[in-house]
Parts: sequence; structure tokens; C-alpha cells
Amino acid sequence: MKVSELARQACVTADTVRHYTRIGLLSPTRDPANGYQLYDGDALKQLCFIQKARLLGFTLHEVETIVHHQHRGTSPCPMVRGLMASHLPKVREQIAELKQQLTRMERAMVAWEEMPDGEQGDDAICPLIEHWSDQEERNHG
Amino acid sequence: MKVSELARQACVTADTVRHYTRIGLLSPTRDPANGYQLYDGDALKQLCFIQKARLLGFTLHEVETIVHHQHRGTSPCPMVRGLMASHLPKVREQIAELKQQLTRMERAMVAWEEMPDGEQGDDAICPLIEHWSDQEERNHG
DNA sequence: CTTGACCTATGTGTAACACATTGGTTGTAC
DNA sequence: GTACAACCAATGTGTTACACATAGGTCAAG
Repeated sequence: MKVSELARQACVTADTVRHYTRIGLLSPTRDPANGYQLYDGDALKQLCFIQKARLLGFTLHEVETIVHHQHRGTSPCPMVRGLMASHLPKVREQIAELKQQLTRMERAMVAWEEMPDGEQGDDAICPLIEHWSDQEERNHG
Repeated sequence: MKVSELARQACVTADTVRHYTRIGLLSPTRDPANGYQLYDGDALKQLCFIQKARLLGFTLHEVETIVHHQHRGTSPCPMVRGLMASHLPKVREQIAELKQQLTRMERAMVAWEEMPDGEQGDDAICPLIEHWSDQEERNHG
């Protein structure tokens, strides 16, 4: 099968298939007639595996490591458990950071409601942004 | 002032200062003697402005646009309000997606507790990952 | 004048693709 | 058999905001 056919069967874009191929996660043969990449059923299985791993938060680099383990005959499972355990706190932290970011933005929007736009003569680049932390300190410091 | 001095005063890394300089957000002069970049007080003000904008969720590209507006004498404030309004739903969506991601990962960890590691003879690359969506469907589908 | 601490500019790497470019393939109407 | 259109391919580049690596310059103390 060619790139687009494989992509369709796995519900991903052709660019995704090409990307995985470029970094070595898929190893198609080449059609000697036209240089096209040709994939088989194993490639489809591998691609589906990658998609599941991505959904579980593994990076493509980690997927590569996992696949290597399997090729060398050693079970990747202990490592997979460890990776997942190390990912969890990172994701929780990302959520916490994004929530803080959202709070900052929402507070700024509220504060800006009663602020006028800057005028040409102003010293500031954009008073909304430049005076934001002042507001922040008064209201929440 | 040289790169590191400016960086210290603004509590950022020297690499950050160099990065902003490279993309044109800071415009230092050059010391003819050694080619070092030299910054003045205006650069410090501009750098602080950028940091505030970053905290409020603006990209460096948007900061560039904002600064351009001010150089052309037109108030960037209406655009700034618009940009912020367009950012808010994106951040909320990012949080929602990350929460879903976290849920998937936590459920997988729980399900894996009672699953054994894969063995060499197994057909699977990593049974933990490959059988994950089955579990998911049984428990939460 | 040499050592060492500190600094500089510039090039490259990061994550996971999407997009742009250029050109080949295939089916069909003529 | 060819001219056209719809579709497909490979490859190169762009994205974000820096961090890191490299190779070398500056400056004061000894």
C-alpha cells in the first residue's frame, strides 16, 4: 500500500505517515518503478500502536525506544510503566500552569473593561499591558 | 549595557535577550571595538514590556505586531483586546484537552496494575499499550 | 604574560507534524 | 494516442521560544 492508503486505514494524515517514516518509526520498501514508499500489514499494526501510545502521552522518541526493546527481545513493559509514572506529574503541572495562565488572562480582561485605549501621545507601548501588573498587585497582591 | 547586564536587570536569561534581538524585538547598537551588542534604557523598558505580554499569553509575533502599531502611531489597544479575547477560548480548550489526557493516563495506570508484563513470545510490541483501548471500552465506553 | 573567571556571537536542536513546491500517475474524453 | 483533470508522490521548509554547544574574546590578579 502507498502512503495515502495506509493513512486512510489508520485514520491519520499522509503527512503523519511520512513523518513517522522519516524518523524511522516506519520502514517501508520502495517501489523501484517510481520511488514510492510501500507499506504492508505490519506497518498498519505498528502505526496503530504508535497512535495508541501517543494517546497515552508517550513521545515518538519514547515509542522508538519501546520498539527497540521489543526488537531486542526484552520486554518494554517495566519501562513503559516507569515512563507513564514520570509523565503523570508533568501533565498535572502543565494543567496547573495553564490554569494560572487562564486566571491571569481573565483578570486582565476584567481590569481592562474599565480602562481606556492608549492615545498617540502616550509614553507607553500599550497601557493595557504595561499597567497590568499594577492592577494585579492592587486586586490580588 | 551588554547582553548579560540587560538580562540580569530584567530577570531573564542572556539567551532570551539574544533571541529577542535575533528576531528584531530588540535593536541594540554594536560596539565597533568587539562586535558586542549594546543596549540602552529603552531596551530594558521594551524587554519588560515583552515579559508582561508573554505572561498575558501573547506570542512574540503578536508582540512584534503590537510594537509596530505603536511605531506607526496607531493605538494597539483595540487589537490587544481582540487578541486576548481570541486567546481565552484556546487556553480553556487546552486545559480541557490536557485534563482528558490526564484522565486517560490515570485510567491506564489503574488498569495496568492488574496486568502482567509482556513476554518474549508475545505477538504484541507492548501489551500494556496495545490492550489499553480494550480496557478503556469495557470500563468507560 | 599567563591563568582563570567570565563573557560574546553564532549555529544548531527541540516536538510533531503541516504546508508549499515540484512533479509523477491514472482514468477518460476526444 | 493524446490532452486534460483529479489525484498522488517525495522532499524541503516553517512552526514556538528559547536552551545548548562551540569557538573564541575580555579583564583583572598574580
